[in-house]
Amino acid sequence: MNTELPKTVSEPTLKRLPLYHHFLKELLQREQEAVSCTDIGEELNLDPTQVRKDLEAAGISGRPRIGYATAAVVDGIERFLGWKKVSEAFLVGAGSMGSALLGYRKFEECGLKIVAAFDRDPAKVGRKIHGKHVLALDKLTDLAQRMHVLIGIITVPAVEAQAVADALVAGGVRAIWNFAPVRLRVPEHIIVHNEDLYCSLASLSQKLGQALEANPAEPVTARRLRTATLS
Amino acid sequence: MNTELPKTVSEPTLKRLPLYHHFLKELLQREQEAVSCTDIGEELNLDPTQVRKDLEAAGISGRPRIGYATAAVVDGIERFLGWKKVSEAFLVGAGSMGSALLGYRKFEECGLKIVAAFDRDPAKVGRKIHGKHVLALDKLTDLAQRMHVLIGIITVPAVEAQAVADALVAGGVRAIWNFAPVRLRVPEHIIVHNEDLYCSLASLSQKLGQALEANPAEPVTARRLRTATLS
DNA sequence: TATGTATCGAGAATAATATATTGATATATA
DNA sequence: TATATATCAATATATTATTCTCGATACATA
Ligand SMILES: NC(=O)c1ccc[n+]([C@@H]2O[C@H](COP(=O)([O-])OP(=O)(O)OC[C@H]3O[C@@H](n4cnc5c(N)ncnc54)[C@H](O)[C@@H]3O)[C@@H](O)[C@H]2O)c1
Ligand SMILES: NC(=O)c1ccc[n+]([C@@H]2O[C@H](COP(=O)([O-])OP(=O)(O)OC[C@H]3O[C@@H](n4cnc5c(N)ncnc54)[C@H](O)[C@@H]3O)[C@@H](O)[C@H]2O)c1
Repeated sequence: MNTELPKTVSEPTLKRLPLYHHFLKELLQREQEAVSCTDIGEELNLDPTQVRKDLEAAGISGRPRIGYATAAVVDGIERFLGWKKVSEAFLVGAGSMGSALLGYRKFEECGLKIVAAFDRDPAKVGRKIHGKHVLALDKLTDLAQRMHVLIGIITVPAVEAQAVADALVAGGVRAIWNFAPVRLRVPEHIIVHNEDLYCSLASLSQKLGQALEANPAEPVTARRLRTATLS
Repeated sequence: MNTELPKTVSEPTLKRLPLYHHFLKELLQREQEAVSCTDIGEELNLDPTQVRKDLEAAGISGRPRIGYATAAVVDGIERFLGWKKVSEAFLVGAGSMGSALLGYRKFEECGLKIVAAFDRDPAKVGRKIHGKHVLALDKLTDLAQRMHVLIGIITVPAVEAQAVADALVAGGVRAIWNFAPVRLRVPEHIIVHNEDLYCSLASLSQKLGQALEANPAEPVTARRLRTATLS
């Protein structure tokens, strides 16, 4: 197994790795100990070579004629993606989106533990949502510093997002997961991921529009199945 | 203005267009009637040529030395992305994620109108969430057919997602926006977009891990600002 | 033991995407 | 009117991502 990991891995690869992980966990439960790129590719509708390249990028190698050891791949992906060591996160904005995220278990499997929420609304402060305390906004920066929290999740209205980002950065947060439809301005070294749900919707509706134009009333009779492609 | 639109537009382009749209709407409010690719590129931290190419792909053209007419670009993007004609959608799974989406106004600006929600839980059926009726699951297929609803949004637990997708397809839905962490199997002609929040998280944590390894205690003093890059 | 085959691994070829270059054009200004 | 300049448009190049090719390897089977 190659322990020399390449410095940078492409974004598409990074987004496919969790997919492999998810599928392989299933296989593990079925006690399938080995798996080939072909298997994975067929399940996820991807080129086998692509799968192999992605695994290689994550520093995982297999054996000819055998394939990969399922458990080793699962382990390797988790290690590569940093899911082994749990990172603590603060969530700011305990509204409807924020509450949904607070209750989502899968994040913990991926090494993300939301330890507290913050909100400006006094009615929410002091309450618990999905077992997590909602704290007053003015404690954010100080607590982040003292607890060495490295990840901030922003689920406040768009106009508030920049101020929240500033507070998070002041608290020493190193990565921000932003759900507000705004481009944040942050120092160079801060990692920001924008989760623009409406941008994602954009491509859906554009494609739907085109499909409808090409074929306004597709019959429901076409029944050939395939696995849906990547987002 | 070029009315001959190219058949296919790249996914990255499709995801950048809403960003331009968002920025240009702001400019419109400030009554800035013209804008250059350079301006847009600076705001969003993108190459001006890239911006021009994207606008060209959407069938929008400008004038040398002047730039683009702000209103025309906004209009062009909306038309190209199919935001002008509103599409009706059903949401299935009125849990925490589903409720958040039901209450999100921005989707309507993008031509997506969620007209009803469906849930299996009798305690939820009959109630209203964010002004939208929650209906019984067994009405889904039939209603979708009769109302000619073309978009389905899936926010049920992973194990239920495939069954829901089948029901939506049977109801004549043409596009599915899937929030469950599963690859759906659907007929060829159905458009599926997977919104894998945890895959997105994966790349965030991987990058954070790398950044920490490279520089475990980055000083908070580095203050050079930049606009955050794309998701 | 010899042969066949499924698979990985490495590298080449292709395709997609992003960036750079150059020329054309419309406006401002001398 | 002539010149300078900012900008779009079209083309060319560079970069990145995906797919293909082929040789090496390990197991299965005759
Ligand atoms: N609801 C969705 O489906 C959805 C989808 C995509 C993106 N978003 C984005 O997520 C963000 C939140 O959306 P939502 O629907 O949860 O809104 P919401 O109104 O339900 O919640 C916002 C919460 O943030 C709190 N808040 C406001 N200003 C704050 C501040 N300065 N500091 C701390 N807390 C503050 C409010 O008290 C409220 O609890 C918005 O930017 C929205 O655009 C929402
Ligand atoms: N909560 C999050 O932050 C989050 C984030 C990303 C993805 N997701 C995914 O979204 C989905 C929903 O998550 P959630 O947190 O809202 O869960 P939830 O349990 O809050 O909601 C699920 C809802 O679906 C309903 N339901 C279950 N089976 C159904 C069926 N067959 N037909 C119709 N309704 C059915 C339930 O009654 C419930 O109301 C899950 O697949 C989850 O993985 C959630």
